[in-house]
Amino acid sequence: MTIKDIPSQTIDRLFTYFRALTCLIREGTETVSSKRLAEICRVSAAVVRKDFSYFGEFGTRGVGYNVKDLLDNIRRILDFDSPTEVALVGVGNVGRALLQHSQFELEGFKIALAFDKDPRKVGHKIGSVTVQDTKGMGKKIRSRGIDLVILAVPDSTAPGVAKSLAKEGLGAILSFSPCDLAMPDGIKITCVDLSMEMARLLYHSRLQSRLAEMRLEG
Amino acid sequence: MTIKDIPSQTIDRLFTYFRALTCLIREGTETVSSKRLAEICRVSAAVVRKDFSYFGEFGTRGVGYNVKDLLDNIRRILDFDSPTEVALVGVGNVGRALLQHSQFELEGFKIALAFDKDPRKVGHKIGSVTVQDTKGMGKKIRSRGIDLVILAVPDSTAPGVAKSLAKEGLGAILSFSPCDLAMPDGIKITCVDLSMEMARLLYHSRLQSRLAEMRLEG
DNA sequence: ATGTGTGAAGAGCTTCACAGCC
DNA sequence: GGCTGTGAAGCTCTTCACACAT
Repeated sequence: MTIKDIPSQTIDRLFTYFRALTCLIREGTETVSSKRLAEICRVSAAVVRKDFSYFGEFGTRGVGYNVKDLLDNIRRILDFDSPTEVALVGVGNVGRALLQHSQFELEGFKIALAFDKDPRKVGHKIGSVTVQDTKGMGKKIRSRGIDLVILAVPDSTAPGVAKSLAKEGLGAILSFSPCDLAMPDGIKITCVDLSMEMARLLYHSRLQSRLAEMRLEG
Repeated sequence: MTIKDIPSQTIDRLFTYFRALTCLIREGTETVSSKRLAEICRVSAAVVRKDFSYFGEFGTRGVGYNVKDLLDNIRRILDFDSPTEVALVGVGNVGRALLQHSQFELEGFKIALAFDKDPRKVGHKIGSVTVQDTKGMGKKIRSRGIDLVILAVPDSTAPGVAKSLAKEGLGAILSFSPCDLAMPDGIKITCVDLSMEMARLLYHSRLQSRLAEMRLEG
């Protein structure tokens, strides 16, 4: 049994469980069943149990899972211990909101560097970070040991910035620009696109209503 | 061949293609191959062709797809024509950034109503919308014919608000609070959780590096 | 020569259903 | 009684590989 035998969707769900468990801890819940955890994460109970079974026996039959122990196990599996520093490129509306979003630190992330090419923004302090010019950005990011950049620049400049960061050997980009970010191997990228998520949601919601109506009628 | 025979992942990807095609249009590209579109969307070329094949023959052998025609076809399949109004609940850092994010309108969405329970925020105009009190919120949302709410309230209050919106018969919620949003049937919900996305990205990026090293060594 | 369209094969994931344990 | 852990079955999705069109 190696990492290759574990469904990649199982890995992705571990992060969802992780998040749900931190919420349960905050609520003071000590024990959780696969059924309850499944409800919160919107998957089936069988999926929850199967997912954990790839890594060991974390529960107690007849009882459920101890929230704290389960969280520790997932943290270990995902190697998600230490606070992680990230960099932000682009200090517009989105970038500014992220800098002021203090919750990141609770969740193990800190925006340690912020860059913008607009001279009027350079030098300003937002949250606890001072905006720097994009010149020499790659070097500064690397020398601080940062692996992940949040890209919040206008759509038109995103591909260029992403490609130059990729050349610098950066590991990962979380982008708010969904366009044309074909990337070389060796760099992972995820696009956050709220409009697209809303469009998907509405499609599925409307489909569900339509199916429900059909069931009532015929 | 009914809607039920089409992989749900195909449907989800149509939205990704849609977005990529709008970017290609803006760049002035007239023709695109499955290979190129696949690169942009980070899937395989076979997946792209297979996805379209469920709905018809949109391309020209030896040439590729006409960007505009393909976009029109996808728009029709997804029934994604008219501008859509949505409501925002919670005008904190995130909510304010969304209200100022003018790009939504380019992408077919408009935040038509905004609510907050903080009296100091009620009455203020942000972007083109005036913040209202949350009292009577459900009624106002329904009477405007809105199906989707963006939920940007503190984690602790999110479950309560979500449940009350569900009772009002709302169709869908896009939430920035990932916690304990077990929902009744009939309402669709998607959680946007940037910390979790970053954690996933870093995991996959580091795994990839480790695998690359192993290949070099052995 | 180039790139789409597609049945068939293959891979991967989820559900089932029940044994095992508290 | 209640809930976990898990092989086997079943299903869904992706990849393959090549016919077909320009």
